Amino acid sequence: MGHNIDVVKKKLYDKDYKLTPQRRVILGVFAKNPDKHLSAEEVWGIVKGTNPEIGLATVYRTLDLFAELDILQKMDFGDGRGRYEFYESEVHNHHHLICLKCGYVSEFEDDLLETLESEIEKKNRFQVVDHQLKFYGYCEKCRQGTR
Amino acid sequence: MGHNIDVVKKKLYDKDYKLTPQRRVILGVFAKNPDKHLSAEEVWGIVKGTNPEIGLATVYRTLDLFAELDILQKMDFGDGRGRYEFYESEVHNHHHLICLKCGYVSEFEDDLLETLESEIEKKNRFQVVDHQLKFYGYCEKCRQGTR
DNA sequence: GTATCTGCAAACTCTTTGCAAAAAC
DNA sequence: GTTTTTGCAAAGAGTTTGCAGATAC
Repeated sequence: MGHNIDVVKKKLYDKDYKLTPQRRVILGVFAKNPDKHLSAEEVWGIVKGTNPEIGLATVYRTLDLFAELDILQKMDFGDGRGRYEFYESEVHNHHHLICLKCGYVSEFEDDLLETLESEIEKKNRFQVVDHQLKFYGYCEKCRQGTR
Repeated sequence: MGHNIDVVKKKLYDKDYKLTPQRRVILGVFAKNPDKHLSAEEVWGIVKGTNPEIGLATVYRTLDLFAELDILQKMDFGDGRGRYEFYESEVHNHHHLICLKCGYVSEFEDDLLETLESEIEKKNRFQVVDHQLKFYGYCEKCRQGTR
């Protein structure tokens, strides 16, 4: 997996950051919600259940830090807020399906884009380091009118 | 092409919207900047050259309206502001290369994703209506240190 | 003429920042 | 002890909204 507590600790300590209780709690939120794409406000909402003293600014700062250290990956689904999930080095082959009705985000795997990247590097003289692929449409529940 | 003035007029009038001078001017900005991906503030900056009386709120409202009518397409490159370009029905096969250093956005064409979409519909029971593909990396100028 | 549209300023949402107190090592 | 981190409140960026006056048809 790559995102257990010791790996996180190492990533932090390597750059002289500390593993504070707040950071531990925020990390726990993602561990307990592995398939969600949480915004700062959502993380804060969950955190406040057990730790009401933690401030929203701390959540923002922690998410920023974790993204910088490749512990989390920041994403943008065009709804005006940043969203986060555990960083996966295989994120290249992990894309998002975004429901236009209920906003639910699911994932799917594919490695089709590898070939496309090398083509771009040649044709467009552009060095690709990452990509993002999103599909917009309607999830099963919304198509059935259940959501 | 599909985005000449008469087509725009029809799209507006069909829904009882008017083609006001302000809307005409904003449309003109896109006509004169066909390969750019302008933000509201950027459009306003250009508009103010000839029409300093036009307010930023009008620009926002017009861009919103044009996006709703498929005259423009709203995009999000993750820099915290909406960006717009002429809507193309072939937008499906038109993707973006975003330079991580200078922010320059270029485009490239590809229709590889058609097959992927039908695969998703089957595998994930998700009805795809649109997609967005972005590649992040370094443009030629930034790789040479010219930018 | 009347419904739509505009410009302005104020409000709103999400995010960042300054600062003094608290905590980590 | 010193440096990092936190919580709070205030500031910031981008966008939206309410409203009275102006404009398109």
